[in-house]
Amino acid sequence: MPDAIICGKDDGDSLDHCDVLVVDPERVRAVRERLVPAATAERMAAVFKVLADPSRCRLVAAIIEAGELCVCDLAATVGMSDSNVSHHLRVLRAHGLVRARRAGKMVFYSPDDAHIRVLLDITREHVEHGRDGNVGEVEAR
Amino acid sequence: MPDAIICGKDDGDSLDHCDVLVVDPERVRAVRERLVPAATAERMAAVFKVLADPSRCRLVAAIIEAGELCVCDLAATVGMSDSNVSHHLRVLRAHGLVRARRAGKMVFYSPDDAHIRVLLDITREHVEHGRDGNVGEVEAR
DNA sequence: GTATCATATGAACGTCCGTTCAGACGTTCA
DNA sequence: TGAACGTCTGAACGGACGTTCATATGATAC
Repeated sequence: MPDAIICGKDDGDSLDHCDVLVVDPERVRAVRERLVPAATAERMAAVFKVLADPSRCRLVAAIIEAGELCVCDLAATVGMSDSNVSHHLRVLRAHGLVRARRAGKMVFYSPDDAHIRVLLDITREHVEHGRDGNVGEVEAR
Repeated sequence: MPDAIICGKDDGDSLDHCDVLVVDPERVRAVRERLVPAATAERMAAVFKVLADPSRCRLVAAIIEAGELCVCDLAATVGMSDSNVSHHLRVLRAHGLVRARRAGKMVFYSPDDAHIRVLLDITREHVEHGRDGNVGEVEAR
């Protein structure tokens, strides 16, 4: 998709057709320049999406906690089927969150990125003694 | 869903029916005790899910960058429709990431949590000069 | 070789979610 | 009051995603 078009020059009194109603065009331009690029945001969202699943959160946490764990033990730890765990591990590995080491017929997984541990820690602290808010409904005020 | 059942006592030579094949039951038990609870993982995943969208990532980043911004200026900044931005802001507000302040007929949004800024910073650094990995395909090795 | 185990893969189902469109709500100004 | 504006809401469409089941691959033991 094209990268957002602002047609209104400065003060928007000419509202013929393709205009975007802007209150403070000055600030908008300033923020847009310093804003994270769309491509970067896409990759950031991709990382968050990997962790946006309770099963994968626990899997990563378990791997970090254990240092190294095979698939079946991971499945037993988090209480999932081996197949399901394998699917998730594939995603985690594809995004460089975990690493795989083969030993005989079993495969051991270990953490592959220091950043992830920090992300999990901060978020855990956030949801534990931060007011995480009512997920279900909005207090629209 | 029930919280994962491990039926095999210790050494698993009795594989009659409901057993979970475990290689190292000792370690599994140890990790399970220290592992993040399922409920906590669910809330963590919920936070990640909020950020697991490029549009919301940019919206939050823009709000942090600007300090405070109204809906239409936000829409112009990230290049989205006002309606779409409003939908996303509803989600962000419901999870306590941003706060709303009404001024006349327009509503200004500002960041509402210090943790989020850290999450964004770490993740941005991660995807920028960290090897973010090939998202599309897995190097199955 | 066959059998068994550990892991990986593919298809299929149901569900969730982001976007768009049309319209409603609330506020300001004449 | 009525119009114009900023924002919000609801329905609906299309696509992405997590789980399950069945099956395939790869490796070890007999």
